[in-house]
Amino acid sequence: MGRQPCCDKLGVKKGPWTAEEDKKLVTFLLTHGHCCWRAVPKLAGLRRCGKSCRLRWTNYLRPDLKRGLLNESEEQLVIDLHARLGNRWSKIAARLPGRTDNEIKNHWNTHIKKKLVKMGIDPVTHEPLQKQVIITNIQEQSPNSDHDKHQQQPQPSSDIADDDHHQNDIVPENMMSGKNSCSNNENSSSQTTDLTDESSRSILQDHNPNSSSSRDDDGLLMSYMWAAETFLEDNSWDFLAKTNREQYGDQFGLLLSSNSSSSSCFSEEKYPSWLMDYQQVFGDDHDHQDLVGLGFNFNEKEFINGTGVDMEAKL
DNA sequence: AAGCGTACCAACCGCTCACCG
DNA sequence: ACGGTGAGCGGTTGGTACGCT
Repeated sequence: MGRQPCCDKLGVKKGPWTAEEDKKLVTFLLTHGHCCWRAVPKLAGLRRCGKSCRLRWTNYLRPDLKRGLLNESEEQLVIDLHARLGNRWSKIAARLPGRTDNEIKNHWNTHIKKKLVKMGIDPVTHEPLQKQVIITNIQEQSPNSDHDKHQQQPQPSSDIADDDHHQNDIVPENMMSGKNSCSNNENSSSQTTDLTDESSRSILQDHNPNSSSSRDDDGLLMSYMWAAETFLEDNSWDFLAKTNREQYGDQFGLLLSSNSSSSSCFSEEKYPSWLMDYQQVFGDDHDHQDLVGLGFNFNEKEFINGTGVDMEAKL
């Protein structure tokens, strides 16, 4: 017996989401939370599969999302975490408040990878590329070695990758000690010959333990992240169903503040005004922040009216 | 202005994991 | 212990925007 499809393929819409669909989904989730994703599209009046709804919400509509490109500190952190965790985007994303795994994955593939290559660092192994050539040559001389497997992907140390109860272990040693990670990158700086790109130079500088330019930023970011981590990891965004503001409200206030500060990156061409308004509501108005603790103390009617969605007609 | 190539990112697909009966 | 189900994750694809010729 084969596996059931995640949704009824017939009559299920695919492709880009329309503003109308977004409104429906947001309004529904903010009002009811989600019990099970499979039921969400039906209840919200959407012709989408539950999986698609979940993805849309997590990657785009969630109120605690930051917008815009990753800044240098975040980028650096992604590099460090990737060196330790490999392509475990969700784990990496869990340590960058307001960023999604998809966003980080895309940013890695489109920006960071290239920068690292340009810097002479293998983005897969985080080893200097020249060193890789030597290793490859050695391996060719001893074909029985299984070392090559380990070269393909940075091996997450088991205590890191598989045990979230030891999250402190994940902190790159050098971060905890105030140094930067990717120890081998120290070598890379002397080996890298093509550093024409300004941003590459900047990252390279960050990797240099003698450079203090980004260390303070990282330290701040890290301390902020560790403070918020428990919340981010354990409660992710089940917050919709939670009612205890004491437990979640303050942390969210923090996250939301960072949203509003990054709102200058928003472009209304890209993000419809109703969505920006809704993000603004979360970011600026403390009364409305109860919304995210979801005591639903917010003025629901006002919100719904703001989106122009007729909930009564729908539900 | 048109055609082409490239970059970017939202969304999909299929697999794995966790949970429950 | 086992099978079914839903959720989550990571890889991949496809559409769009943009720059160059």
